[in-house]
Amino acid sequence: MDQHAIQDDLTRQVNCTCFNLRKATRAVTQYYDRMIKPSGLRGTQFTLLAALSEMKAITITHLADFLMMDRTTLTRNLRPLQKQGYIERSMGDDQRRREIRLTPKGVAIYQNAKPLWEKAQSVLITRMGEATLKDLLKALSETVSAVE
Amino acid sequence: MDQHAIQDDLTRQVNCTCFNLRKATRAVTQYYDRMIKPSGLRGTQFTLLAALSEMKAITITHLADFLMMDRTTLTRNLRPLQKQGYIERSMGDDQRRREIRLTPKGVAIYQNAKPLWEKAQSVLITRMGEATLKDLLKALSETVSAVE
DNA sequence: CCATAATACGTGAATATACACCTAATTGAA
DNA sequence: TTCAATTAGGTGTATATTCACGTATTATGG
Repeated sequence: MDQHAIQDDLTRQVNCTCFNLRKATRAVTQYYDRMIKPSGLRGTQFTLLAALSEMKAITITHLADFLMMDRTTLTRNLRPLQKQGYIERSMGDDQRRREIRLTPKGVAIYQNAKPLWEKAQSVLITRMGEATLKDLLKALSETVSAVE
Repeated sequence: MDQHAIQDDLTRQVNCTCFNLRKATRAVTQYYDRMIKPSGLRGTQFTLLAALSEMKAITITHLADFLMMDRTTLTRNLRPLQKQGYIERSMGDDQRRREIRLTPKGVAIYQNAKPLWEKAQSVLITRMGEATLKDLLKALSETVSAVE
């Protein structure tokens, strides 16, 4: 390959949707994790507790659908939360279903972490601007639609 | 909490930058992985080979800086590539440095996978539109700046 | 020259992700 | 009613990610 072809490769690679998304996600995840760390939670764990706090009880499959997450990923992400006693599982009427809900301890830590998440979110919005956030969410939504 | 507060929580949570970024990254990563799978590579592995194909030899730390990736993450991501014989490592002049470069086998699989990546990229751009891609990359860039 | 700081890198431990495959319970059609 | 298809869920295996910590090498100031 000559230099022009190499340069073309580099340019295209730098614009790779997957690479850029992963890069941004790494940076933003680290930011949220730092901000929420005093609560003892990860950003991803906060997301799960927040979702569960909006619902009485829900099955793994339904929660995975709601969060657009692979079911088996969710199963494993719930493990640390169960180990810490933040959630509990029980059989549903249908013996195939496992219902998940927050424990009082889980509600407490969620309430404890919420201000930290609020702060993380508001600081980020201040820094990037509301317009950019709006653009980002719109672009992300359209991107997800494009790969489905 | 009353119903209004719950609704507020849900609305804010749904707009969480971290959650939405992670969600989109999951979807896009799965898409690229599906498209590139015939080559035997993951999308992330293709990215590493592509970066290495642009350079003669590079240290772990420098490559991690270039890709804006944690150094220890990169160390571990390089392992499967080395196990497959796609890259090789050698001591630099400075005995602390380990230099990484593509092997001929690595060049070959990269060339083999490149059309698959090109296809994945072009199909995605067709579906989402060039304007949306441009918006996405701009928003991602501004977001990364905001958390640094 | 030598002690110390800085640099380069690896490992342990934990979470995050997902595909392929398996089991158990329920449903539904012959 | 019975048995095959569907549904709900877990496990094995592999990669991806990062923080805290440790080791080895080089650079540097006194």
